Amino acid sequence: MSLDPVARFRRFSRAVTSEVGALDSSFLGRGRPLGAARVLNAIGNGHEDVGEIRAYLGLDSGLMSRLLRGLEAEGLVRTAPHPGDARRRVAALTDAGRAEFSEYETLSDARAGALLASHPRPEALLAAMDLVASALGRDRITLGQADPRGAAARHCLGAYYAELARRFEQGFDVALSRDPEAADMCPPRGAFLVAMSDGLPLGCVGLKGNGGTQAEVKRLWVAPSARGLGLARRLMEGVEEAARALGIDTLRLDTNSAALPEAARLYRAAGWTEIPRFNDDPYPDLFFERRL
Amino acid sequence: MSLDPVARFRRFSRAVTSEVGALDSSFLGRGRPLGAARVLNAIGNGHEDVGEIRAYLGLDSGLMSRLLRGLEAEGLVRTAPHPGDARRRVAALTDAGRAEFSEYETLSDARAGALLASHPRPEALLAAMDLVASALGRDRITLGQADPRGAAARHCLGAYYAELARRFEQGFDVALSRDPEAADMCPPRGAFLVAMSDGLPLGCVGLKGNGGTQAEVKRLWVAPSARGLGLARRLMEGVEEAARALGIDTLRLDTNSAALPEAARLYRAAGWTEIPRFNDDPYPDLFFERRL
DNA sequence: CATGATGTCTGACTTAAGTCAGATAAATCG
DNA sequence: CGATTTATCTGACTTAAGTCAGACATCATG
Repeated sequence: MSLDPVARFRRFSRAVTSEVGALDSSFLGRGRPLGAARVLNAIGNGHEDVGEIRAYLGLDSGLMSRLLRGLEAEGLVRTAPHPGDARRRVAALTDAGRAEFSEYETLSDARAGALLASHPRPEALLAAMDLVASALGRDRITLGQADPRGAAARHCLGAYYAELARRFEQGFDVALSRDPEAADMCPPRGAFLVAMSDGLPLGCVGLKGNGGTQAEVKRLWVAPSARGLGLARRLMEGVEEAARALGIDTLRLDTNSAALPEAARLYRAAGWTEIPRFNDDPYPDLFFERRL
Repeated sequence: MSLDPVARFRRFSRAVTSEVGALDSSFLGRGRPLGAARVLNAIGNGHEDVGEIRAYLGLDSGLMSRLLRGLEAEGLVRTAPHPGDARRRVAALTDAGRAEFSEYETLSDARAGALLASHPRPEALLAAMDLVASALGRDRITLGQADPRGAAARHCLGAYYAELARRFEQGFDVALSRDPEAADMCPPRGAFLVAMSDGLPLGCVGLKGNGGTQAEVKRLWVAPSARGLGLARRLMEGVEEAARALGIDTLRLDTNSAALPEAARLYRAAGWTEIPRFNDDPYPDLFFERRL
């Protein structure tokens, strides 16, 4: 009944190859070779360090240098030595460069917008794209500390609360749970980690400290499109490392066995030991501890 | 809460671009430029006519000619004049060419297999890929007559029956419905149309004739991943055209208002008029007619 | 059968992309 | 400090890809 998975994969490949090709040729419409356009877009997207851009685009250093020179000759880019390390260089867009960059943005936005607008279920299409992108880019997911009040963190936390509200039969009210103060999840007391993939937040975890050697792990969440890729485990390893760096030697956490069964399994598999209840929150019924 | 759709689209773009790039470079590992590899693969995938390959790959005639010559020099391809039109040429793989082609197949199968095997929900990933591929390739979906007993038709009909079984509360048994004989859905009595996208069947419709000027439309089905793209309408237009070509002037069909509400909407919108019951099948409760 | 259209081929180009071997300057480390 | 490593730059290449004009044979049509 179901068709050969590899045939389906191939069809997908062909479809996106020609889409990517179409986008590339629309980029060529601006009269600049693709290589140069890619560098310009990388800079516009916030990559500054020349070496970083090279790694991101996979370019040879000679080629990179020439492309940059061409963009400088066009007056779109300015380069300068890196403030802290004069071997390196950083690139920035000039006003003309920013204008040109936004033309490229307009081109790809128009493509994206047209495709999404013409689809009967844009949200389903986007969800499918997220899933595919996470599967393809799983080893390009990076973990980093972030401000728990920043945009990426707020997105994760919002999705986390929404999911809890769905999973708990009686709903979920942040106010009822002891919502950790943001300051307790920032250095030097604690930390907040966000997993990012190409600018999109895919997961988070918070470490709520009190200045002492004990801290609590809170708000572990992974985006539905990225589940099963081992991201929760990476986040937990990351938060343990952050705790060690802060001089913390004991971690605790709480969870709910019925609403979040996969979480309890993860903690047990990662070597956490169950302990008696240590708070009076209404939601959790399972409590864990781990010594570092 | 939900992130900028365009940012999500871009992330998808970047992920597949680098995946496509990785596949391309793995193809380069066989010591042949990509262009030549693409031509070899096109021939291996059943494209024979040189002009057709050129259109499929979007190549200039000069370039195409040179690439073919290179493959001939390698002993992988043999070309010959087209039997019916000596201006055209057809290309075929030699034994060595077939061996080389299957090496390429192995490479891309391995990539696809590794990705699917490493994913926690391969079926969900494939479904997402199907959805994206259909959305991207909507104007590359082609309609064509097919044998209702062939592989593509059987796949569609199997999915169709399975879906009916899910939608009808009491299930669905093909034997209870008047399953049209395959011969009635083949020329000269009738027709069977299949919508294909890059080798994958995405929808079908049957025209069951009896040798007279009246015929019945049966088995209209569209793959879930391709719904909303106007494919059902195209199939209905195609079946009407096929009917006209067979000298048929009146079409009838039956459907079920509760289990298949979108079908009834489609027929009404396409100008069909409701008529009294004309058979005693247990499943349908709505009957339509249309004069051509 | 003459005419124009079609499909392929050839040769002469251009451009983009990428490679490689140094040169240079700054940072790092013992 | 001197030796080594790192990051970028330059010049001299190669290769792939694509363009263009014209040649040639064949087909379709009046």
